[in-house]
Amino acid sequence: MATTIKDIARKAGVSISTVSLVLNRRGYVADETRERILSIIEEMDYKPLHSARKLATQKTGNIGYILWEGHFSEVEMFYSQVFLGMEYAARKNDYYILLTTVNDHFDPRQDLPRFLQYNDVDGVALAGRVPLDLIHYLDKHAIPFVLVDYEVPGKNYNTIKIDNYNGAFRAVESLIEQGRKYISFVGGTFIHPSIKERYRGYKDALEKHGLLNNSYLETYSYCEDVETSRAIGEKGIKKLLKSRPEIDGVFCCNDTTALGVLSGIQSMGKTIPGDVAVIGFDDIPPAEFSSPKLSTVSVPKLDIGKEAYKLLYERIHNPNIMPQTRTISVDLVIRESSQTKNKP
Amino acid sequence: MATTIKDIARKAGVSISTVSLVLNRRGYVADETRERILSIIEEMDYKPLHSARKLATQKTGNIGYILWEGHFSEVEMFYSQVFLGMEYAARKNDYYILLTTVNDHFDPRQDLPRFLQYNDVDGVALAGRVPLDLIHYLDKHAIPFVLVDYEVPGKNYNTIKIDNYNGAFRAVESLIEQGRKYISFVGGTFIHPSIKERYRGYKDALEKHGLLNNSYLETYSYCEDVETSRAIGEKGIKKLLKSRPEIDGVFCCNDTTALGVLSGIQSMGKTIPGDVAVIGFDDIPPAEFSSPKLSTVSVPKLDIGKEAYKLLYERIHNPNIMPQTRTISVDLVIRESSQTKNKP
DNA sequence: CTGAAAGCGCTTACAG
DNA sequence: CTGAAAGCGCTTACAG
Repeated sequence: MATTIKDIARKAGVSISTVSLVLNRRGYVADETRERILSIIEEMDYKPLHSARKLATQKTGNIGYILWEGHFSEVEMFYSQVFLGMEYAARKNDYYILLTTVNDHFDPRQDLPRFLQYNDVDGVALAGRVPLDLIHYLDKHAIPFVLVDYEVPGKNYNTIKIDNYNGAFRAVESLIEQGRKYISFVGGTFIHPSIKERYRGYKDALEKHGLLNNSYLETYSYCEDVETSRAIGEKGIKKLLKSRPEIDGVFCCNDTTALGVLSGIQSMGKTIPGDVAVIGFDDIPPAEFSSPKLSTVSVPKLDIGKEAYKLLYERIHNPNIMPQTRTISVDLVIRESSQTKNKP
Repeated sequence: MATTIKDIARKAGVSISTVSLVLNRRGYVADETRERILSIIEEMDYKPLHSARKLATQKTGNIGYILWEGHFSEVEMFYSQVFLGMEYAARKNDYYILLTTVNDHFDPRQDLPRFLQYNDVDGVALAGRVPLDLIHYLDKHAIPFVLVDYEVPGKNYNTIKIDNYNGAFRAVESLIEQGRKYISFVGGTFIHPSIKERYRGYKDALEKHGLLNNSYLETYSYCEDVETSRAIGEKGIKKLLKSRPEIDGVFCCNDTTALGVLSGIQSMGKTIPGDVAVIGFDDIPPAEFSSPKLSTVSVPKLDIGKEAYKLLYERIHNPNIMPQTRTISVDLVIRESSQTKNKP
């Protein structure tokens, strides 16, 4: 019923091989023949059937996108945007992105995403923190994959990184330039390498400006070894503010935390940015709608997705290239929550 | 390299036809033979290759999920959750859900999602408001589809609806029972049928309790003919409150709007729920983290996804069934923003 | 209850 | 530059 390569061949008076050749832009076909075939394809609105092509080429045409379930279900819009970036990029090559989630108690024998079980993807993007066993599985089975915003210490995998260090450094420096002296860090678990890097940027900026005396870090940081949330932000800053009312700036490990910090500060009767300035990281959509609007380090999520796709694509079509890391740069966006101290 | 049906057949000493029969649980196969084949399949960890199976059966094994781009990029977590529900359900039948977006200026000749161009899906779920031309395309090409949280007046398509009317009715009734007398409606465009229904529920609840005098609706409602956002919520309630300071309750067309309403009320120096109570609709994640925590009508997003999948699945495997509408019921969740008036 | 054979719609050496 | 043929890994009538 749907038109097939045979219909095209018949109508063009050539063999299906020839049609296939022009379809795949390979081999030599007389210009005149090619034109004729092309116009017939156009005219009959012929589209090659994917499953047939896949069977013949032994490629799947699919790329998997695996996300820890918590990241998808929660307020976290971050990785959905990254996904969207991949989807955009994949359109050009007619790849499909299959999105699925894994959860914490991951057992490769039980919980393997079905597209992995059925060998139904040519490669996989892993978004954020994912189970190590999953990474090992991919590694062992030589399935091309790329880590997005995550890394495994001591291992050299294909990865897309965010420039966490410099983003954090610049954010904290801007607080210092505004005249802030007592700058807190509020964050979640350091299992996530991004958070660790942001903390490092925070520390180094303080050091560069000579603020980092003996017990600064212990005094002004609040980190809890759990996933980030508004809740820990709110809790953290309240605790800090109670013992250290002189705090006049906060750099948060991400926007989710920062949103909690905002409420925390306000609930203690302090003004933002009058009394204390706040900067987050990520630039998730709610950051624009908070009150005051959140200053943050903006991460180009769509670009990350695109880059992840590109790297994966190259890797799939050239399995011999060495694993590489690409770093995506970020931008400091000053909104309302971190204006200069003297003009609130 | 990967093990195929031939390997299994050889090892079991049968033909590939027989293996195929047990794989598909059809036809008669001697129990003893079946057992043997099954255990060999297990042992060799054999998985049939999807593309081969698809070629043979002329099915794609894919379902499309189409979302208006705005809904995906914005704060809107709603339809991502619905997607997740579909994905969960699809795992059981080894269907893949292909998620893509369309945008506003949709031209079926240009902007058709690639899985539609290539006939690569057995059916499609349309989430929320989508271009009419897209619906017409699917209808014309007899591609099974289901509308999720959307409907086309005068047309009888497969659809999953939210019980918007009753949810709204109950929410408003709860405000009335708390002693609220001047209850506003703040909302966005009525192009979205859900919002229209919620408004109807609001109106009927007022009427039932005899509150609906002549100009109540004109006086206390604020609706703007745009997509909902925090911004319109904030703007709307401020405007209403300025002319009508007696307002003591607000029912919002959704949580996004309600979040803006919360800020609006607070920025005018009024307390929630002391001075005015607020109820939203949807129960998106941020509703739990606002201050005060938002009372809302909770919509089971994962269930909606599951139900959409089921309906689509049935429709695909039995094209003759009549289009049907399934309504998902909702739950009123009272949190902090709508406590009783006398005990704030 | 089971096997031989045709077919699904492509691609890709291999001849010519 | 082009065609005939084999093959990708399955399913499905059809015999037996």
